[in-house]
Amino acid sequence: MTKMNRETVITEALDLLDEVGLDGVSTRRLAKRLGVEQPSLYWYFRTKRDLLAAMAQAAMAPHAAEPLPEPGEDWHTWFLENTRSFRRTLLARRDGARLHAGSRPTADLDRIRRKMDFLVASGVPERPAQMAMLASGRFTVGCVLEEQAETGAGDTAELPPGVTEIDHESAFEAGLALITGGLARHVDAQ
Amino acid sequence: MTKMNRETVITEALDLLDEVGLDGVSTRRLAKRLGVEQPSLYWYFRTKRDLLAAMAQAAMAPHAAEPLPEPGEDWHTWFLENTRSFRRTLLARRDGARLHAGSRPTADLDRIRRKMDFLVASGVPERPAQMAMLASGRFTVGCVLEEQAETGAGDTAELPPGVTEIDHESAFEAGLALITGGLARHVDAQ
DNA sequence: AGAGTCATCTATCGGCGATAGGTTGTCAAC
DNA sequence: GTTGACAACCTATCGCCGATAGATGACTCT
Repeated sequence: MTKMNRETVITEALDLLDEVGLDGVSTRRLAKRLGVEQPSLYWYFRTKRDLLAAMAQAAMAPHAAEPLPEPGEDWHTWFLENTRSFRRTLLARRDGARLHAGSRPTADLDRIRRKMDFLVASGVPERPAQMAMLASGRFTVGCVLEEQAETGAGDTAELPPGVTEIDHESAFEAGLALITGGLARHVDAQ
Repeated sequence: MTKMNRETVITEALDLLDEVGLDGVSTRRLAKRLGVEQPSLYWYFRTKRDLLAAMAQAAMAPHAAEPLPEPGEDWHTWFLENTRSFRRTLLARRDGARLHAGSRPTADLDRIRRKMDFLVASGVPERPAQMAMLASGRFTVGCVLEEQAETGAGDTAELPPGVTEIDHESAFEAGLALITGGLARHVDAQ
C-alpha cells in the first residue's frame, strides 16, 4: 500500500463493510487495513459521514452504470427491470440499504430526468410516473432494509400456523407488481 | 424521580429521543435525565439494543391501539387508513422510522392475522392481501425514513427546472394509491 | 438479629470520532 | 544547492460511548 488516495480508501472501506458490517466499520479498522494511522483518513474525508456518503455513492455505481431506456422499449418491463437493478445493487453490499438510507441523496438528477422523459414518451402521465418512480424506490429500500436486518442470535421468529413463510424475493416482486399494476391503471385510461 | 422502573425509563427515553434525535440518545444522557448513574440502566436492560427495541415497541403503541376492522367495513378505505395510521405513528416520534427499522420485529401476529382475515372476508385473495400488507408497510417505512432524514446544514438541494418539488405527504398518498390500486385489480377480477 | 434480594452506586475498560500540531518527502524558484 | 511551500502522513490527546465487576445501602422475611 505505497499509494493511498480517496478512491482506494473508498474501495477498501467497502470491502471492510462486507466483512464486518456497517456497525463494524470504524476509522481505526479502516486505517489498519490501509496500513495507516487513524487520523490520516481525515486528510481525505472531513468527517466519517462524508466517508460513508462517498461509500454509498460508490456502492450505487452498478445501478448508475445501467443503460438508460431506449425510446422503443416497453415501459412496463423497463420499470420492473430498473427497480430490480436498484434492489440488486443494494443487496450486493452488506448493509447496503442502511448505507444508502443513511446518507444524503447525491441523486443524478439528469438520469432521473431522462427516465421520466422515457416514461412520459411511453404514454404514462407525468405525475403518476414521478410518483411510481419515487414509490418503487422507497418500497425497495424498505424491502432490502428488512432483508438485510440482522437476526440477532437465535431468532427464527416462530410463525403462527397457517401463515406461510414468505421469501424476500417474492415479497419484493409481488409488491413491485402491485405498484406497476397501479401505474398501469393510469396509462390504460389514456 | 423517587421511583424508577422499566416503564418510566422507556417513557423518558422516548422524550429524550424527541429532544436530541436517535444519535443523541446515549445511556449517559438518559441516566442524567432520570437522576441516576449510567450503569444503573443495565439493571433494566441487558444492552442498549434491548432498550431501543423496547422504545420502538412503545412508540408503536398508538398504531397498535387502533381498533381492528369491523366485518362490514369497506376494505379499500380501511387499508388506506391503516397504512396512514402506521405512517402517522412513525412520524410522531423524531427518527421514528429509523428507530422502528433498526429494531427486530416484535410483531403482534394475532393482530396481523385478524387484519388478513378481514381482507380475505372482504373478497381479497389471500396472497395478494398478504403481499399488499407487507408492501404498504415497507413502502411507508421507506417514505418516513426519507421524510425524517436530517438535511445536513445548508442542503436545499437545488432542483432542476421543470421538476416540481413534491411534498412528503402527497408522495406517500400517491404511492399508497398505486399499491391499493394494484391490489384492487386482484379483487375486481374476483 | 441475621440472611437475602433488589436497586443502585463507584471505578474502570476498551473503543470510538475528532482535533492539534509536529515530521517528512517532493518539487519548484531563486 | 539552498529555501520554502505544500502534500501526505505521523504522534498525542480529548471527550464521549457501551459495557462489566464488584461494593453498598435499603428493605423484607424469618
